[in-house]
Amino acid sequence: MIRTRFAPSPTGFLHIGGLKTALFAYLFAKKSDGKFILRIEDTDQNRYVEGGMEQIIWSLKWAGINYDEGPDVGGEYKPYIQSERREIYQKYINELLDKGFAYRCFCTNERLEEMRRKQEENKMPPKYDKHCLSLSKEEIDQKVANGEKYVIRMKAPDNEWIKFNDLIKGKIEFNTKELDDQVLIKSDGLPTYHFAVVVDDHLMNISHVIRADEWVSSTPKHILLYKYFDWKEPEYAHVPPILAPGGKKKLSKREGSVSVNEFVNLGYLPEGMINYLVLLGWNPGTTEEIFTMEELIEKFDLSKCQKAGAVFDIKRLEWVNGQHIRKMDTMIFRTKLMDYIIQDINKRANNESFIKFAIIEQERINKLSEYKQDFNIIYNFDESYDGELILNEKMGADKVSAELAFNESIKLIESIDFEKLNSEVIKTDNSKLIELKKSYEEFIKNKFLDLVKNLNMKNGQILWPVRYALTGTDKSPTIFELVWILGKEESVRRLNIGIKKIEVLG
RNA sequence: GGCCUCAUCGUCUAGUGGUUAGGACAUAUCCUUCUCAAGGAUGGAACCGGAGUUCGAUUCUCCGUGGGGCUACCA
Repeated sequence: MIRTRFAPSPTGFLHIGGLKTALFAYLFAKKSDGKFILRIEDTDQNRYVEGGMEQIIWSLKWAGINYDEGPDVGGEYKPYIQSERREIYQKYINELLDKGFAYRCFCTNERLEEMRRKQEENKMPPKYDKHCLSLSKEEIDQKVANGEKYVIRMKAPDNEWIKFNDLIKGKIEFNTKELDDQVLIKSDGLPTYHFAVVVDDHLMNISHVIRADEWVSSTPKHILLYKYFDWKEPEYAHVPPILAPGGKKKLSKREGSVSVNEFVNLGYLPEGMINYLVLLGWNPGTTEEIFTMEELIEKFDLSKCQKAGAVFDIKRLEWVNGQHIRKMDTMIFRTKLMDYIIQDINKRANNESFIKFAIIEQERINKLSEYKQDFNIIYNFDESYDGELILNEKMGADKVSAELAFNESIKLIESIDFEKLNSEVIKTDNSKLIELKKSYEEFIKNKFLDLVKNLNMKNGQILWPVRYALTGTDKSPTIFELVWILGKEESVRRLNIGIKKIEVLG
């Protein structure tokens, strides 16, 4: 049974680099019908952030990465929060102490700092000098009895090669002489990452440790621990980081958005986010690029993962997200848009009108937050625009053509049976809404084009002034869409405003 | 500094001991057009450098260079 885990520290919002790592571990497990586990690594009391765990859980759920076991869902290997596993680590550190693979160290911070300072002076690598390794049993017992604080360190062998085969990076080897006598248990009695991760991964039966790239260097320590315990080592796969644009620095807060919830606020969809992230380091071996989570589970493969870090490119994210918006079911999109803009919904955006709005936006925007401009045009119309802009030399639209355009358009719009049109929108099945929209767009379009033709004018002479009067701006959906959604009364009202504006122009 | 590791268009990447080095985003141009998007078409754009192996290296080896990681009683 394949079992992978995501083991974040609850130090705040989930970073998209963390999401990427979680995703890779999730996809790998699910591909082989394995289990994916969430474990919270909160052994550092100093970095504890209130609500950090909830943030992580929320973000994973938003992304659609569902874990089979975890702090809030339980599981047969519980608890899944390391601070609740104190006694377990205590038991296993005693085993190491008994076997002689670990020892107590009573060195003070001052001594350690002094030691490192000297090492640096002499251009020596900073490593613990094993000062406390030579303590006799009596000395140790005496110090413990005196209540002296101590940590427990692992004993690193002198000159042994530790080799492992990383599923992404390939063969990696280290010599143990480079290894420090790593602290396993801190003076507060809690384990360090290195100890807790090995004990928990073993106890939780993790078969594949898929984690961030930064852990490569400490993997030999972990492997050593497995050897000391005589446990079976897991397979390892280290996922490359996401880098900030420009320089080859790791993506960080200074470079813009990094936390999952920021992307949620910007209106990216989980489908788009996941799809973009998986492409940052993995490819299917074909030219396909847009995938659902189900497809990813089927196709994902660690052997097709990139070894190097990938630069974050928001433009590409936007494109991927836009692709998902466009292929989404109209009703699902509408619901998502509605949820996103709930604070903006006003009484003008009634049900039938909002259905139309969502259909129009689905083919125009790349992320939910882009709804705003069109929304304001339609529901928060600003009458105070500059009337001069109705006229447009380039379009051939002058005062005469604009006046003609407005008067004729009003007649045209009044001839349309909007009641029938609107009732059909409500009645129509979601899957056919886009078709319906296209047919009405076509219908209204033909009326306007006929008008232009009959007046013997150019499109721009008539259509530019009308679109401008309808929107008060130079960027908007097409006139046909606007008339469709605004309806008779509002369209005519806006055209009349336009008439007043050009009347006063010289 | 030491150790580990990585390196193909601006970006994400495919690929091979001999290819016109492929795709996507971005960019440019064009089409569509009432504007902005969206959509369609086309173009420009890359094998980090130096040795070696070889008939031939982007590909294999070594050495540089550059990037990243680790070097904590943080994870």
